[in-house]
Amino acid sequence: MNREENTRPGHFIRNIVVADLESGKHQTVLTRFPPEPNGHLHIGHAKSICLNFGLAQEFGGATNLRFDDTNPLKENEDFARAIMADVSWLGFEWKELRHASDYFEQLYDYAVHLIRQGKAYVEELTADEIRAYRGTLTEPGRDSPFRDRPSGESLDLFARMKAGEFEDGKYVLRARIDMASGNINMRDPVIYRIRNAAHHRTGDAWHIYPMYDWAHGISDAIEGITHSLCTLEFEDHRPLYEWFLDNIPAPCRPQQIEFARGNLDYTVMSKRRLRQLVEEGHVSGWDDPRMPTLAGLRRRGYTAASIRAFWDEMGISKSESIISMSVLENALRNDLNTRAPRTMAVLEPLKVVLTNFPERETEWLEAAVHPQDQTMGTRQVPVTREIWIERADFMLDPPSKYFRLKPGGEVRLRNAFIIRCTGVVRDERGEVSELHCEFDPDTRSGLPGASRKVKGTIHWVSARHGVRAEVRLCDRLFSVPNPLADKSRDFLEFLNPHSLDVISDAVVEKLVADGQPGDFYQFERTGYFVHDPLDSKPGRPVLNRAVTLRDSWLDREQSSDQD
RNA sequence: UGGGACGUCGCCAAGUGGUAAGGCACGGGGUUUUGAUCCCCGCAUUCGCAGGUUCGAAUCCUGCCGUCCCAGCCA
Repeated sequence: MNREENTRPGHFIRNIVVADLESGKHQTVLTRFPPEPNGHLHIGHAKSICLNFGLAQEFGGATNLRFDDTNPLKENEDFARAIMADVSWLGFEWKELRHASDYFEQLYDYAVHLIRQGKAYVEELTADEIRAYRGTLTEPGRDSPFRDRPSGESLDLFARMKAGEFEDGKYVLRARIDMASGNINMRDPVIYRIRNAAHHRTGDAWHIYPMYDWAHGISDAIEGITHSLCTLEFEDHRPLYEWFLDNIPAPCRPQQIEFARGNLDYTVMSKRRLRQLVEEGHVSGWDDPRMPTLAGLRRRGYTAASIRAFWDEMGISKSESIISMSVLENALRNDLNTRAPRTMAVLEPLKVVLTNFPERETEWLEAAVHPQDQTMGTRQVPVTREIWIERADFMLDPPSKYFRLKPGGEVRLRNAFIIRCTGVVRDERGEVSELHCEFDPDTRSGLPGASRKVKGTIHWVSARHGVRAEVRLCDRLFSVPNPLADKSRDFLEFLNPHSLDVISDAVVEKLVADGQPGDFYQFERTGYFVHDPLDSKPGRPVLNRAVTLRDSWLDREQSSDQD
């Protein structure tokens, strides 16, 4: 049952877009998602993706995917490919695939224009000297001795920088703005630097590369972006963004609008930290299920729809937020609950012999694929004399509130019948190794006797038919004890070590009839709970856990379009 | 008196002068062959604080307080 969808209030960016459309400032909406291909996308990026693509979609507009590839030292094609795959997986289609590097020529020409206007100059102070001249947060900067270099001279030097005549760091091109500005970004920012390095797309064609501030706004203008959405830390750059567009013959005037990033509690979300986890081998890769990357979340069983719904529900604002993980988990449960085909599974098996069930016989029972959605049909579930149940669904000496199986007690086998425990077999060490139970044939699903109530209902699997599959159980994302530890220098020491132990291969018994490789499963569990080490409230059902099938199956899942 | 932003329930978040939406979390009750789902009910006399304007303020004014961002030839 979905609640009314159209009661969702707007956010300030949507309001701006609506106003621009109504006033006639724009006839359409064109946004862009501009990642730097220097790592994989994570759940935080998904917020930006959902905003940019979602907003354009809502108003019949479009979104470009643009790689901000202005720093050849950090970027590569593999990352670009991974990013494209992630955006597609999330369920969005870009109108055009662009690269800042597509505009290197135009960017260069605009820089020449700036120099001609006397609004840019070639600097030959060293990086350290530039820093010293820049002043501090509270003291104004001082003019560089090269600030008044004649434009002809700068033009010549700039051309030679481009031609590759100089080593890295020798010169830099600076915009000539205001060394006394309270906004440090306006103190003659560097817009080109020399980098004698091969670029993953332009090869060795260039020896100079534009800085972000120069490339970004102009790229927006070239593409005709109407609304350039970015995160809060770029607020200080907006005056610069506007200054650049004011001082070149820009084809149009995109508007930069900032919104707050979305953080998740206990979650490491900086690209730099995530790269460190990968490079130092703390995880198996960017798609390790403990990673908050889209690839990692996908492997944990998160659906694209749930991630979209999550950000949709969170909204857009300018206040820095740290969102409870429970909201993300709820979005997943919500999505899975409505459409996941149900199956039964046992992680830690305990054998049960149904002593009054015929040897060798197999009885096929009909079970609904989904308890609420009849249109999903039914499946056939085999029962035999020997079955597996979850070890935790039996207790020798349970507390009073225990609903499941105990000596002499009754419990319902889901989709089957009620059984009573008549005997407990122990091994040499005294541990329970097998249970003897009698089933009540009158309580089979569908028969009148089925209405008899017992407190618990548990999962089970026919020992003869069950499919043994490797499963990776991952308790939670790599986590840190407090939201800010992400920023700590020693954040590795704070990583929750428990998550390292939990990811282990376990055995799952799964019904053949249920096995649809590539499907998402809600592993139904009755009364089986896993304690979450960081969750103060034990007893939460396992539904929101990552239970993914072995890698080969998972791969098929990744290429499916069911999102 | 460096500049820029933000502060509405435990976590998000609407609200833009007319008397505090919604989601998550939490608590209580009902249905239930998943202790799930689903369904009811409850959950901010109050909007960082203090003054002021007004018939009326979370919304306007003034002053405080708190938090975040900026001194890359990163993005």
